[in-house]
Amino acid sequence: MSLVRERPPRLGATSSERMDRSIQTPLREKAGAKDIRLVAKKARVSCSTVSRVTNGCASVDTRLANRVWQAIKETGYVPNPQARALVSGRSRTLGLLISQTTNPLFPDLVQSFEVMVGSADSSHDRAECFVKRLTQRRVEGVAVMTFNAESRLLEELIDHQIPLVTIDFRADAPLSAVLEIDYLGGLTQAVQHLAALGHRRIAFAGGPAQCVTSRRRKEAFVQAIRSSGLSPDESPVFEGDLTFDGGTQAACTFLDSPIRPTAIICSTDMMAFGALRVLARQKISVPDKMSVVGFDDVHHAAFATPSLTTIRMCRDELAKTAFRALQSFIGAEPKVYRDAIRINTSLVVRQSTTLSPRLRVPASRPT
Amino acid sequence: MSLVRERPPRLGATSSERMDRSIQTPLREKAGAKDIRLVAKKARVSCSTVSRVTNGCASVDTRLANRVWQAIKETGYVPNPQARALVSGRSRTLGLLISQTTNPLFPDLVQSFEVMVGSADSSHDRAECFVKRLTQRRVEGVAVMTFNAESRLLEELIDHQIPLVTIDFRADAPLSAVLEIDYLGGLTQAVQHLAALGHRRIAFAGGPAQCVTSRRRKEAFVQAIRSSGLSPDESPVFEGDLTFDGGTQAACTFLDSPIRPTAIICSTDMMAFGALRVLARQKISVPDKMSVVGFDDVHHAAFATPSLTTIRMCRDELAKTAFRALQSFIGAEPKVYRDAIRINTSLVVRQSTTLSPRLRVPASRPT
DNA sequence: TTGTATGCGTTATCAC
DNA sequence: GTGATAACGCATACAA
Repeated sequence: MSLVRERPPRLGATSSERMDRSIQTPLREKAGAKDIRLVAKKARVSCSTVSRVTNGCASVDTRLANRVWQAIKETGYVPNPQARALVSGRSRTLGLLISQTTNPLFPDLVQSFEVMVGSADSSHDRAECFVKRLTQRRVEGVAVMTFNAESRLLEELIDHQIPLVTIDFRADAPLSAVLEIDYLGGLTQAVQHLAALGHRRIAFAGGPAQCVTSRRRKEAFVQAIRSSGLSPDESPVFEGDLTFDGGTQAACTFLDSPIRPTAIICSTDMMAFGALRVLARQKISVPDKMSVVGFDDVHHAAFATPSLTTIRMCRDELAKTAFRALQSFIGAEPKVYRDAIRINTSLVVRQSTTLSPRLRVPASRPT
Repeated sequence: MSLVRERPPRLGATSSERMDRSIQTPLREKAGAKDIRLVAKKARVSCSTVSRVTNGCASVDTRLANRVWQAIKETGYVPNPQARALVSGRSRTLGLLISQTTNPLFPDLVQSFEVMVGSADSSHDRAECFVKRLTQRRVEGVAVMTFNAESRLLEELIDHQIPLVTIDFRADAPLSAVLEIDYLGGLTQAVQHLAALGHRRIAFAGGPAQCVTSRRRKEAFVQAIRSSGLSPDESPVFEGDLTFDGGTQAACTFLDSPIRPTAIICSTDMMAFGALRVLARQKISVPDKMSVVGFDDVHHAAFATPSLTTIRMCRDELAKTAFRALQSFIGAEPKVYRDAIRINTSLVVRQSTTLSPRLRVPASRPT
């Protein structure tokens, strides 16, 4: 006995008084326990079997399984996620990092998984703090749904081998995937739409060059102009920021230029709203005197006046795809997913675009 | 021995082979464990002490505590929330139920608590499902931040004695609080603002009467009109729904009426956007020919053209207050909080309101 | 004040 | 296929 008592944790239980205590206290018989044991007792099986049933283990006798389900129904038993997480090491929780302007409600995606939401672009400190909490909570994956993600911010997640899905930008991590948005598709549609309406001078209000997303959108614009047979020389590009103010600045610049464009494509809907403001101030009616195209199709685009023709990047698809990718990562062996996942974009035509004024000058141009 | 082996769960451990196993496997020495034991060992104290330190228990010797903090720093130890939750029965998670149109990002509020977000008004089934998950996850409180909550939906939460904070509507539950929004304050400001600008006929675009919030807003409007010395008879009230379409319908109705109002106050910003659309279509310039006031101050209100004068209900304050209330509930004994918590509203003047046209007819009214 | 031992509710591992 | 039991990581009643 002395040998035994030297160290080990549980064997000391053989001492008599402890034995007594553990016998005198049934303990298990707590009032509204509703735990796995209660179900097991009611179904006359072991806890293991109940666990197997709730986890859909195939190798359970059908009759037993039925008994278990019955007992579960009777008791109203619901597995305790905390205990499950503790013993299995699986939190069944995903992280979601978004930028404030994005609508983060992707309830469809949260089926068997919960989601922790955090905003990125308010304060960097807070974002960092959020990332810390994500790892603490042992999330099984994080969807980084922001367009200005910094890889530095994600280091912590990468260190913990947490699967990552990013947009436009590849995280240097095993178990990560990129959603590569096909900006060219939507922008080509937009340019061709405008060209078909007779626009020749189409301006582009872009974002800061150091932002991957801005860069991509701008490059896609230039390419779309080329492939549509328009001249890049007649397609001025403004470089500001992606906000409302960026839009007002861009619009002012274009209006001040010697030869005004007849249409403006903006890098974001917010910029487009800024442009609309400036145009209204200067009594330049949209779309009659100037066509405006946005980008993102945010919720309000349809409700602005005039409603905004814009390039939709289906956030629903984006989110669904991101979370699908995360799910596929879970339990997978570390391996970089080389192929990016493509997300389409497409033009949504509303009221902010119409025929170029040039084609609508009434009598000046005889048939 | 036979007596012992008859039933009891753990005493069987005295049988030799098990002893052997448990001795041969130290188990505790796992690689990157980083658990409380590692810290305890490093600080040369017991797990209990570490636990006490991390939980800020006062009765710990300062020297020991320092050793523990030191060890925590060295090991990078972070308590496992799952285990903590399991043993303490506290999930440290709050629920947040919102309607889709609301911006749900309240990152400030989530300090030591996590938040599960769910949307209510898309599909009732989904909301119900979300509520179920909330109870499963054993959230310690739910902020029901939607204006169309049904008490039926909350039954499950109430049954589980989960603290609740609601808006405008009192849940029939112990441990619940109501945020009562002072609609009258903001609406009085709005009416007086318009009255001061010379408006006499002020219309109100309201929502469905069966919705508590719509009702309150309408009643507050009527009262504000009275207390401002205007005549309710000259203040037509339209009853539609709180959406964009509701706003267009209201505007059409008002424009068709024999004596048009010169200003419209809408029950929501979305309605106001709908009204703006109709007014633009009919070439009635806002604010010159018609002033428009919204309600809520949603994000886009400042970015619409013209920017929307609206009654702000500070969502930040709303959320902070709600979560503060929840925190105060936690651990409190069941007790109905009778006094509602007041939330102020206030007018934000922007570009969609100006002098009544009546006062601006140039020469018709000599000084 | 500090340490010991037990339990939280579940899954995983092994015998059977 | 099924059951007994250890382990998950922590907090806490109780003993010291």
